[in-house]
Amino acid sequence: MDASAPPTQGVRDMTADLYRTTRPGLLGIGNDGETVQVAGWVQTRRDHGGIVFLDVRDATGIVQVVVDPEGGVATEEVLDGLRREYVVSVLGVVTSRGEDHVNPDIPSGEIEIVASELRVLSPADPLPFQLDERVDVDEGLRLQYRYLDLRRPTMAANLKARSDAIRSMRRVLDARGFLEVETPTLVASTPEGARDVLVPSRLRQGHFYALPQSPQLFKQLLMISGVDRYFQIARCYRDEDFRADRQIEFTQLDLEGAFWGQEDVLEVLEEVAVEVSREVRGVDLARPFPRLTWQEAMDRYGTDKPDIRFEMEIRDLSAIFSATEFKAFAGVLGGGGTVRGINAGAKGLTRAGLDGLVERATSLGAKGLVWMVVEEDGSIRSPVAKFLSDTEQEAIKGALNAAAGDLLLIVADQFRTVAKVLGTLRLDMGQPDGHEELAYLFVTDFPHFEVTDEGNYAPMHHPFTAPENVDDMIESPDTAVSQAYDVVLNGSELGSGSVRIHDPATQGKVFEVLGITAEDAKRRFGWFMDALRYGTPPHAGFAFGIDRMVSILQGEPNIREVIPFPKTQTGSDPLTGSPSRVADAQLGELGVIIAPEVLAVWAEQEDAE
RNA sequence: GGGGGCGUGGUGAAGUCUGGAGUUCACGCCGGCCUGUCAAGCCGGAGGUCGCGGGUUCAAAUCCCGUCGCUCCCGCCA
Repeated sequence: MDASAPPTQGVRDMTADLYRTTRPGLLGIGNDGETVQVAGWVQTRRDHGGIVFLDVRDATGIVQVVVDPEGGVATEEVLDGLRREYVVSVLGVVTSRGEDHVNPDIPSGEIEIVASELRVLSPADPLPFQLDERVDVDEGLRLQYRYLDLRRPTMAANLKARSDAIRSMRRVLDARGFLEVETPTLVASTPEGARDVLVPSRLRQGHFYALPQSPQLFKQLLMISGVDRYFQIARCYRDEDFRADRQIEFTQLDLEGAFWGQEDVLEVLEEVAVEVSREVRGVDLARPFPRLTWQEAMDRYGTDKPDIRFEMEIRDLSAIFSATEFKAFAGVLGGGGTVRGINAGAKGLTRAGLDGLVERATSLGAKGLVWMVVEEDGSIRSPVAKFLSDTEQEAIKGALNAAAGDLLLIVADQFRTVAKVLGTLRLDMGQPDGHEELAYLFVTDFPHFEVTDEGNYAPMHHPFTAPENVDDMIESPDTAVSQAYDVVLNGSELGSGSVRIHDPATQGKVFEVLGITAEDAKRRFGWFMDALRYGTPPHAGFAFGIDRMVSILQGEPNIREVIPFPKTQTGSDPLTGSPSRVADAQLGELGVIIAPEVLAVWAEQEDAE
């Protein structure tokens, strides 16, 4: 039965192979008088002893069905047994409710179906939790019965939003002549980056596939293959610890274009973001999106993914303390550090609340946090006030634009620490709760490398990112800038991209800076280096995190709400029981044995049970 | 690897700090009444290993230790 089929006139008897002629959500006052058949779930039953009302729900909506005993159609046995979530098919006449009985809360509220026949297609046990929105059910239970959870209107809406988002992505890219190409999900492991999800090979025992962290190298190969513009809705896998916005598997809109530079990519990204936001949220976003360089973002917001829906910007106060008597600040400045602060506004925090902020700052890596409260008379109340001259106090208030009641938070440390601490405190103190407003932002000019704990250089984006300037990159890797960029929405990194290296010599030099020997590079990426040698067009691209984007557009606090069947924080699926142990025979075929210490743990657990 | 929060009839919460009878509230479930409801209403009823294990105590949902599960964060996430 197809949703667009018109209501069939003159149906008189239900037949076993006909479930419906129309849908609850399609019915309105215009259908008054039509004989229709609908099928769906019994959402509620309001039994008045004689007359019974049923709300019948399907994916399109809800319609009220009236069963009147005078009608004499549904047997008492059938009606008595009807419970929530039974699946039924109802034959009846669409009837105007009359003004007194209209329900304005549902689209079909002006009409109801007066049932002449009712058939139970499938009974339902009492549910393990209620489907209405009045309680927050434990998420483990929701995941165990996800098929019930997804019946809830918000979850159904999230599924639809995700579908709508992906459809508009396809529409935009299709209109621009992109080719949708699939790349393998069983690929070679690359030890760079995140931990790989590994899959043992049966035909080559002791060898492993990896699931792709992204289709990065394949899409670059497609550029070399002559594909002009590529995209893919790509499932990606990274085996790192879970967060509200991170799952072991996630979905990206992956795209790449030949003969492209940064501006070409950003233009398409903007169009995609605008169209998706229009489709899902019905908003028209202002273009162009704001842009910040990485350095500006770090200076003003303390993070490379600033939430620019609110101000509370970080100010550099170092100059104020250039000759300070306050030893803590003087020491930091003498050691090449910086002193910066934010004005958190009038918070009215208690002493305990302020102490909590200090604790928070310390846990983020700061050696301390200086708080100041501006009193009504303009004086500063702070544990360190006595160490600061009047001039310094006045200068602080000036720099932070402080008014009476304002709470000022100041951190002195190396730049990265100051940025992290103040950036986080800024979010703690000011970030809006929901996602009513959408603030997209491009962050550009990322550093090419970051220094690892071991003192080596690691790529900030990935090793195939083109440097702004090759000589700079080689001579001063600490400060070299890359042609990488991010899209940020409301303080979340939606995705990142870059102009790629298309010249094997440059690629080799990047590997050199990364400390990858020519021999190593050849062994690990030789096949890719070879490909670069056969005529590679300059190219650039990007990857959008679809889960994050849809979750923010839907105002959801985590991406699990927009993933139909997500994993828990410990990587398990309560519904199917994955990951699970497998039979010894399966392991044998793969040449895999379970380590003795793991077997020992299993034995202990079994004893405990 | 580390830190925080949560775990109480089917569901959600209160009770835990300050130990004293499985107590309470809302929803659901079962039964009854009820012919115009809109998450119907009214009356009645059933339903519990207080996640699990150990300890302290005359006495543990409550205090202590361990453990499991869920969750948020730091680390990690090219």
